[in-house]
Amino acid sequence: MPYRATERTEARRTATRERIVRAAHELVAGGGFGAASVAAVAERAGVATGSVYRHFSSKAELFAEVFRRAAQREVDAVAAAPDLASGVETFARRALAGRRLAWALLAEPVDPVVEAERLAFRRAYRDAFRRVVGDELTAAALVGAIGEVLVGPLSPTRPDLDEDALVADLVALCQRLEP
Amino acid sequence: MPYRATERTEARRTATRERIVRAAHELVAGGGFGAASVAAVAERAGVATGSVYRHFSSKAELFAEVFRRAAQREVDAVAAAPDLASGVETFARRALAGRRLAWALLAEPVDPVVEAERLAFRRAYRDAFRRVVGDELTAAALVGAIGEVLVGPLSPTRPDLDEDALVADLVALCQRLEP
DNA sequence: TGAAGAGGTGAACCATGATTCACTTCTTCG
DNA sequence: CGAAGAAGTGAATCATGGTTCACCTCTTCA
Repeated sequence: MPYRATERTEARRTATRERIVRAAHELVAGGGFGAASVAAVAERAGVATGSVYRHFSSKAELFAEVFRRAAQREVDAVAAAPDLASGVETFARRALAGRRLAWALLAEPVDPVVEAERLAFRRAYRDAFRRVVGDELTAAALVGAIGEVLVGPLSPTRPDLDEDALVADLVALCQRLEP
Repeated sequence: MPYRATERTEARRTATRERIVRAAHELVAGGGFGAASVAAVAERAGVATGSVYRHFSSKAELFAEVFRRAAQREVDAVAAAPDLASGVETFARRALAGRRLAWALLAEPVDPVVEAERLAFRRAYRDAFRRVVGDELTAAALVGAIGEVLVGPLSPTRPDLDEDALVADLVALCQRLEP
């Protein structure tokens, strides 16, 4: 048997895969999913377009993974918050710090396969909030309310936006939702 | 001058245009924007694909108009409500009655040109709610909260859904948001 | 070294669906 | 009627961008 995968080979393979995922993530964070064609991802990762398909069976699968990872990071941050106020604040601050990414995760039109990830993502947020506020419907409303408030100021980037004031208002508003 | 547009001709032209818009609306209401190709619209309207382009310079423009009209109807209904509770109830009942259309208006991935109409649509809702609750941010949060709560139960159609209970809960929840 | 298996390449391919356009049909009115 | 101007037709065209694949290079190990 003249060939068998070795640790080093395996590591290299993983590294390339990782480079592709990271390149895709960066493109999404910079310009949303729309700016991330397979060709662009490959170029940024320093591989040929065809190579992307050595690691992912389709574009949708690649971006589903990108979405999943980015979303997980956000949800983890929110889930670690001890109470509603800090959860809302975490959500908002992170979204405002990476607006394009937030928009991509919350609202950008995407392929159905990726949309499925988004559903899971929102559900995860809901669950995180439900642990704090108890009620399912309230948790869903929180996710919607925060998203809408943030995506509004998000899309047409306003440099004159007072983030601290916005966050404070948003927290106050969300606290009113608590049953 | 051997030819000049006459009233009857004009009316016929308008009628055809109207048939096209209506056909497009029906397709959207039945299966979202995704189900509405130009060919499908033309067939349903009883004209050739090319004829669609005698009335609209592009698919996006046609669907922008379809969106605008449908959205206007929804916003008008909500804006006519005398107080927050009835506004929320109107919003919810109408969405639940035409789920596919509500999904298309609220959440379906669409072309950027149509997305612009959606922004205007949400702004219109915000304005309608602001007239009742006063605060801008609260109004935005209401739109987001209602949308999220409705699009959740919306997408995987649950036949066992108790609409009255859902609407009652949603109204109660939204009233907590009032400053 | 060399056979075998795996990763890498990128130009060609293909699917989808909007858009065009040469042509036909209808309307108007001198 | 018949010339002129519109509206209507639908098959052909085009644009986009994901996907494939024949070929190449690299790695492993007898």
